[in-house]
Amino acid sequence: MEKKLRMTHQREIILDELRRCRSHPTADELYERIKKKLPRISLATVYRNLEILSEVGLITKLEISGRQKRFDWDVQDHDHVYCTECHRVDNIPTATTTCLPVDPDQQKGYQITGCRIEFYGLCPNCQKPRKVQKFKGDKDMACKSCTTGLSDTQRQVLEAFAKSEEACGSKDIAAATGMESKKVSCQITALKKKGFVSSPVRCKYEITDEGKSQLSC
Amino acid sequence: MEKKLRMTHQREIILDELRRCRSHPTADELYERIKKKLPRISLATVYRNLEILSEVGLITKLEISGRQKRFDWDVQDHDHVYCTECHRVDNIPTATTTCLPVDPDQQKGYQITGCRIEFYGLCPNCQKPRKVQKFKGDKDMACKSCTTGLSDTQRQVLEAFAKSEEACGSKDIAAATGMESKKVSCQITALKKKGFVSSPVRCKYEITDEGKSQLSC
DNA sequence: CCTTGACATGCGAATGATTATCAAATACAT
DNA sequence: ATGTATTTGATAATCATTCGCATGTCAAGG
Repeated sequence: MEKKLRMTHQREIILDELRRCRSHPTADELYERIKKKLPRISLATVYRNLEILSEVGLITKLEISGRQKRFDWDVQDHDHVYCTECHRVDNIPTATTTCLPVDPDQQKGYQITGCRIEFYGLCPNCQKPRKVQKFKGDKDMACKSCTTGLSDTQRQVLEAFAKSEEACGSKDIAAATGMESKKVSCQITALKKKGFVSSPVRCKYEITDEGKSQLSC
Repeated sequence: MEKKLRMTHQREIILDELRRCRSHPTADELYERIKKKLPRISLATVYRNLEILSEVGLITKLEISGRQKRFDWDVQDHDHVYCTECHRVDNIPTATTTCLPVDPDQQKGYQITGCRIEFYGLCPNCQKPRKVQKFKGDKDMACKSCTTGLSDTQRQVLEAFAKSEEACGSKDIAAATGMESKKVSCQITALKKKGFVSSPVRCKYEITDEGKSQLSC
């Protein structure tokens, strides 16, 4: 008793237009592009079809953190990063592709059908220090991160490294700062990239001179 | 130049009410409960304060997959499962707590500040077969899952196991079905719990007789 | 104890994203 | 070509959330 789908012109264009996007457009971004080819198309049609196409598995619907839905032509399994500032979304290759299975006895009775992993942070554009500006024009919470290029969390992690005599792992830092080890490891990666920590041994890190100089300002 | 917060009566009640919730209420669920104590409170006040409290880290804002925001008194790092049917949210202990750090050179320039892991599936209540009903009262897509208690994906995985001569791992099944290994491992866990597959060796699974009988109906 | 200014509140209206409704148009099997 | 189930476009409706603003409250200083 399957309801059969018809390949209408608009459905075809919608699918086609999404597929030629390298980004992850929202319904209305897509609508704007499609209007150029089909000026009479309705926004509702775009929504409807994106929904249908994702239901039948021709595209993927991304429901990222309470924001506008986005759509992805790529139905392969992959994870995403999004910018907390401008809400741009990108693909991100995860180091460990295998999922973290949950202890079966601990699933609270849920019949789990999937899992979503998403990273967040600042995209290249939004990292550019733009003076006193935080989220949505908040009064004047002067943010240290703007002056040093370090987020508060990163500073915290870096300070923990500074206190340590020898190279240590993310768990040690997590213990020292009271932060979640999940966040810590993300921060370390970022700090490493900026050259503020280095890794003398696999999985052990220490602060660099450059990192120390960051802390002194 | 910090903006100083006042602990007003309503803010106190809101915090208190959330803390005595073992669930993860939405703003308006909380509003309903709070109205009993403060009948004159405004919904906007609830929203405002939940936002502020989460900004200063006294509570956590959960932005789960495109739905209504939920709030959590527990600021410790932990992951969640949500029901795709009724949208209930629960805590879930993840087996591997360490995050999957991303290859630094592959971060696309993002300065990553965190990561969110969420599982989804059917909660105990929504697993009860309730005749022909899928999401949002969809016409009549008769769903096999209702008759057997297996989702289509689970059936697919189980069928792959049935075809295999010997015990195999989730990657083998992923390859055989073309599914994402992430999903496969979740399904296996569920199937194992139901007794349709068993694990003769760690990380290897095989179909049980009970599983075989499921496939024949 | 009265005034001031910074926060906060309550109300209703506004917004933004998404869905629902429904008559008219269209695709597709026959 | 024809019948009919599916789709469309236009518009209204919904839902969660936020905004504007007049009013209220608090803490500190005179």
